This record gives sequence, structure tokens and C-alpha cells, in this order.
Amino acid sequence: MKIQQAATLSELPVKTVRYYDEIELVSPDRQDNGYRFYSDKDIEKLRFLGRARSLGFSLEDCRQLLSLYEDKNRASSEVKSIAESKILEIEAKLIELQSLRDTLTKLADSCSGDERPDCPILEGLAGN
Amino acid sequence: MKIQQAATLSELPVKTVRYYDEIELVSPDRQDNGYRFYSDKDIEKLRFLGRARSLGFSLEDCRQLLSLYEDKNRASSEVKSIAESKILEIEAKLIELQSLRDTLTKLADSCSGDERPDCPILEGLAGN
DNA sequence: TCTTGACCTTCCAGTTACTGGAGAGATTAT
DNA sequence: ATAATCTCTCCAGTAACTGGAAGGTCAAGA
Repeated sequence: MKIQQAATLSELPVKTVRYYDEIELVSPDRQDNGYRFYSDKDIEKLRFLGRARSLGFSLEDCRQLLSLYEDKNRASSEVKSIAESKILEIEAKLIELQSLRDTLTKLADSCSGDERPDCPILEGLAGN
Repeated sequence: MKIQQAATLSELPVKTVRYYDEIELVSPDRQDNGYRFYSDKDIEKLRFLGRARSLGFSLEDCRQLLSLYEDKNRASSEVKSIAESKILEIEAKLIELQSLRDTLTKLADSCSGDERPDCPILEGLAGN
């Protein structure tokens, strides 16, 4: 499929999709007319990139994560160690996100009564 | 306290702390010699910024979130609606992070037996 | 007192990850 | 046939830092 459909399916701007080709993160085949031609697998990679980027992973992180699924010659033990270190990062992010959510929930609840403490829980926001 | 201690306590680079002053996100008082002087409250804001940025919120998101805790004249109902929309964003991120973690866990597990499927779960990676 | 070294300042240039727009060719719709 | 809508590349600009130069401040030691 052409770039616009790829962008639609992956929920990314066309510009961004083109950029990911430029930096060789997702490099589609080309048609005879020079148009990029995206496969279903390319779309999956793009969708993955959209998710991982919105979760605060850098493009280099993403490149590493994608490579886990691509490089068939890589030793399993290496794949495992990269995956495990990423899992640790993700679990740290999960904890922070949960605490951020709890803090905001408290704040929203305190608004229900339409009475809000002077400076509600900035301490909470700053983390434990 | 001076900028280096602020950076240490907030676990941010000095450069970044200075940058947040420049864009008026966290603007400390100045001492007579021109040095920035950070209060405990400034540190809390910086710590919050470090967390929120690593979770994929833009600086403008952060500015909005910080303003929830600052603008005492804002109507409670408005605070509540901003907080609630941010909570929705956070919960979406939580779900994606969990699914990413599960995918990587499966991958790491499949490596244990030192035998990995040809193209393991790229579909899972691309999200449901 | 002088000076060394670790701090602080501003300013300017470079990086990452886009984002917008110009200019030109290809394709599709009427 | 022609207008609208793609697509391409290239170049410039933005967001959020990041590094380095040039210079001011300050506490400790010779």
C-alpha cells in the first residue's frame, strides 16, 4: 500500500512515516514510479513505533526493540538480556504512571466537593 | 539552594534545570550575585517534570499539569475536567505499557529454552 | 593576599525527532 | 483534457534538550 494508507493504519502523520524511512527504521520497498510501498509487516512496525514513542522510548530504544524481532542470527541469550532490561524500564514507568494517576485522581476527587486545599498534594506529585 | 543541588535532588541535568527556567516552567528566585536560588517547592516541580517527561508528556502537558497545582483562582470544575482528561490519557498509556511488557516477557521466556520462533509475536507488538 | 578550582552566569551552536512548505512529477476523477 | 489529489525530494523551522566557550563568583589553602 502507499504511504497515506500506511499513515492512516498506523495512526502516524505521513511526514513521520517518511522520516522513519529516511532514518532506516521502517524502509518500505519502492514501486517503479518511486512511490514507497508498505507491507503489512511495515504497518505493524509503524504501529509499534507510535505506541513506544508515546510511552517515552527514544527512537534508538525503538530501534533496539524492533531489532529483537528482526535479527534472526542474534544469540537468544542476547535477545533475552536486552528484553529483560527493557522490561525493567517498563516496570519503572508503570509504577510512575500509576502514582501520577493516583495523584491526579485525588486532585479530581478533591474538586468534587468544589473545595480544594490551598496547595493540593504537590508533594505527591514530586514522587515518594 | 543553588542549581547543582537542585539538579542532584531532582535527578535532572543542570542544563535541563536551566532550560526549564529559560522557558519559565520553573523559575527560581535570584540571589544578589545572579545565582538561581531554588526552593523546596521548586525541587518538587522539577522532580515532577522529570517523571512526567519520561512518561511521554510534552512540556506543554507538563505546564498544564503544574498549573493545576498553582492557579488557585481557577475554578474547581475546570481543574477537575483537565485532571480527568489527563487521567484518561494516563490510563491509555498504562494499558499500552502493560501490553508491551507482556509481549517482551513472552519473548524473553521463549528465549529461555534457547529456541525462538521465526518471527516472534510482531503482531502482539503492533497492538490489538 | 593571591590563586586555584569548583562553582555560577550567558550565549551560541549542535542534536533528536519531528513538522511545514516549496517545487515538481504521477495518478485519479470529472 | 484538465483539475484535484496524490507522491516525491529538499530545505527550513520547532521542541526539548545538550555541549562548549568565555567570563564572573566564591571558599580554601600557600
